[in-house]
Amino acid sequence: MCVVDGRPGLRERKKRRTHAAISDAAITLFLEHGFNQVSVAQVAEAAEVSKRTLFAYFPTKEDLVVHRLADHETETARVVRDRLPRTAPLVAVREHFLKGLDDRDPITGLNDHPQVLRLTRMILDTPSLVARMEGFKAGAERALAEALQETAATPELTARLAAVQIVAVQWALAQDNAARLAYGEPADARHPGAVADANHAFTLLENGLGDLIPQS
Amino acid sequence: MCVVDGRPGLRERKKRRTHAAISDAAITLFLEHGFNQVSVAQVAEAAEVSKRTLFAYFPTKEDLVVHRLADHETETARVVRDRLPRTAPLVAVREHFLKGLDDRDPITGLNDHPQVLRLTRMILDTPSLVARMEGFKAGAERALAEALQETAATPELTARLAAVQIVAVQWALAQDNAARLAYGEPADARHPGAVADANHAFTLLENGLGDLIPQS
DNA sequence: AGTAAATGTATACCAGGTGCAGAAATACTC
DNA sequence: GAGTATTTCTGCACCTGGTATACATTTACT
Repeated sequence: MCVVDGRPGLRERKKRRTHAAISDAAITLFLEHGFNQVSVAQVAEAAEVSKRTLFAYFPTKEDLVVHRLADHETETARVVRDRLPRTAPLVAVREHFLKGLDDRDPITGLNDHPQVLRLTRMILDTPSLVARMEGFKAGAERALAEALQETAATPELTARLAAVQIVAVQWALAQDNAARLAYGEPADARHPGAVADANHAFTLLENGLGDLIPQS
Repeated sequence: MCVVDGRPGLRERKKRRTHAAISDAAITLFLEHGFNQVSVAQVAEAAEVSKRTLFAYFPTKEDLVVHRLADHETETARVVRDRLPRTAPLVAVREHFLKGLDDRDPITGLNDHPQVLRLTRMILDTPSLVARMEGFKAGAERALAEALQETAATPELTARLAAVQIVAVQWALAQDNAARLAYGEPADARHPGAVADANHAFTLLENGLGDLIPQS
């Protein structure tokens, strides 16, 4: 057939539609009945696709859920790479996280749209999905370590140490917010506290734990 | 039968023996052929036990390997709880880690006994086992956060933030050591570097990442 | 010795995931 | 516009981790 610019291509478009159809069917069923209560066969049937085809698009059942978060794996690393000149990496990361809070970015745990809320709860209640999230965390650590090493002239070990600390802290903040929202607190009510906590956390990251001096 | 002090009990002893027999058979087979190349049925057969019994002792295949590391999950938390009076938690943890290096404690990644080395390599090469290790990490974070909150009069969020940073750093140090030893470096040769790296890491933890100021 | 409770076994079963051979759809060529 | 090569999809059989059930065996207690 005559095609002016063959960018999309029928095959490619169909692939994307199938991908979306499977993912949507999966999310719908999982949210309705729970991740472990729905089999991949049921998802395949709902998406009008064979089981074999489903696994051609998503290598594991968990990927049906977590593939949407794959982009975030390298997000912090990108923030460090794309930061303004003469800006400390940690400052760039802090500002990006605060902006995420303002935008109610789901990755900060501060989005209380019912769909997001239910999805978050489902993930947190499903061990195999939590494990996958931990995997993303590890990926984010690696990516950030590389970015720090390349753009901030940081020795390898120092870059790795800084990366694991930064990622761990962001994760902890997000989990705390998500837990509070899952408990029923509205995002707007939580926002000031989330900002204060984030600032506290990043200041701790900057100044270290040395101030925590005990008596006993 | 006449038993003076029924502490062990025949049943208990037999249980322990079976537990050990299964675990040993599993490790032996896994080290020889690889984790994914050996089925639980083969392990059960080698241990002269039914598959059902195996799963009565170990809830998942991965537990056959990682159950030995379960104790370490709360190790850092214990160190903080049992620290000497008027000692900062971080100082206690640092000294404990350095002692672990001196003792070639496998958890520091600085043990190069062939068995340990092969086991480490196998775990790192098996995604499902790595995922379980990440799970232990999360458990260690929770336990340490509790210990910090209870014994160091630290607010909840601060305790959690400090815990995730400390655990993440220890983990990174151990992984770095393990990687170098897996690459062929002897533990004794690595020891001075490991000590220096650990001190650098804990100092970073104490003083924060604020010194890492970029120019660009 | 005899009985209750715990433990082990055999069998069948479910679900996630893969290999394979062939059918169907798409892209390319004349 | 027909014909062919290449992907892609499908159905099927199969393997493995893990569980349910029902029954046999062993240990502990009196």
